[in-house]
Amino acid sequence: MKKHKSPSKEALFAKMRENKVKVTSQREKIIDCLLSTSQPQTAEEILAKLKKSKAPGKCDLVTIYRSLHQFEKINIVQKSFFSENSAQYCLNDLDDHHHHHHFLCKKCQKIIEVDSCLLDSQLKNLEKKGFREISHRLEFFGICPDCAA
Amino acid sequence: MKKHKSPSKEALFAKMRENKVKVTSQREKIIDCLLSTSQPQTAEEILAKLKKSKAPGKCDLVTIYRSLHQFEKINIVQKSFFSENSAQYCLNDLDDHHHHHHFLCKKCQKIIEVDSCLLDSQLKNLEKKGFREISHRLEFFGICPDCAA
DNA sequence: GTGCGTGCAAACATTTTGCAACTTT
DNA sequence: AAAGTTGCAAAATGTTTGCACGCAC
Repeated sequence: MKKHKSPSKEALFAKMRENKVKVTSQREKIIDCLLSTSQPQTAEEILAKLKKSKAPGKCDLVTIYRSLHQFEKINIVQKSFFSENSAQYCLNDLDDHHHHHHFLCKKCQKIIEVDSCLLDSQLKNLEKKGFREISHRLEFFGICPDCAA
Repeated sequence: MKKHKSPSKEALFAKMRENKVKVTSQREKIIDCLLSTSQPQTAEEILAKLKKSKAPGKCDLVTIYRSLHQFEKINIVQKSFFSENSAQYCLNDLDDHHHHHHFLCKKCQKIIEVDSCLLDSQLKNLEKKGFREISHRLEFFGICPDCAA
């Protein structure tokens, strides 16, 4: 399992400013929320957390969608599609651009990061066959070690 | 690249009856539609094709959703999530239960089947770590050999 | 001050549900 | 006849857009 090192808030802000994405109080709170867990979260979940926080301030669901979309464009968040109905978002490592993959436990619903380096050989294989600019989406489902025990 | 052998209509009907899923004229047409191409299709696309066919009969979009859902439950179709907004469906091989993976070309939008056996080592790895009943979803994006040439 | 960001309301798209009538087995 | 399926209308869900106001740079 890969240990996912959370980027620092300052590094994230720097990347935002670099890309002319403004740092607002709402966006800071969204980022806090993303930093607070390694679990990918839906826009609704983020909203719920913000509302429960000490200083909720004002933040609309729409703002969350728009911010996440911006964050995704500048590559600081990753969108995934575990729950079939709604997209989930989590922070990307800033340094290595390898996005990570997840494992969703059917029992405890926990989401666990998975080291995906074994896919590299498959990607090389596709390259050899003439495919180019390959990206991918990989998600696992099943029962996690804790629940299996 | 794996050659995907289409199951026969009769085999599909048999599996449906086996599972108490009734064979109706609407469902036969939906299956014809799925058989007509190896490309995963959305419910809307299937509806459009049905309406254009020689003997359109009557079939509502709702019926297509419901049928696909049934088909998915008895494992004769596979749901995928290439287009971020809507699910796409395609027939499964009936014999080997290995579902297949796809590659979506960013240029020509063609969807190509990909042999996924290289993932097996990763799955074994997860098994070793205590994960159980693992299933997965894997999709590739990029430029296909034809377009790259 | 400019341009990007925000909240609100409303639109949109996809998928699901309730129900009475109808078909397959 | 029983069980499952259909069409229609309506609802639910997740996400996007338009617009006037507001804030970061």
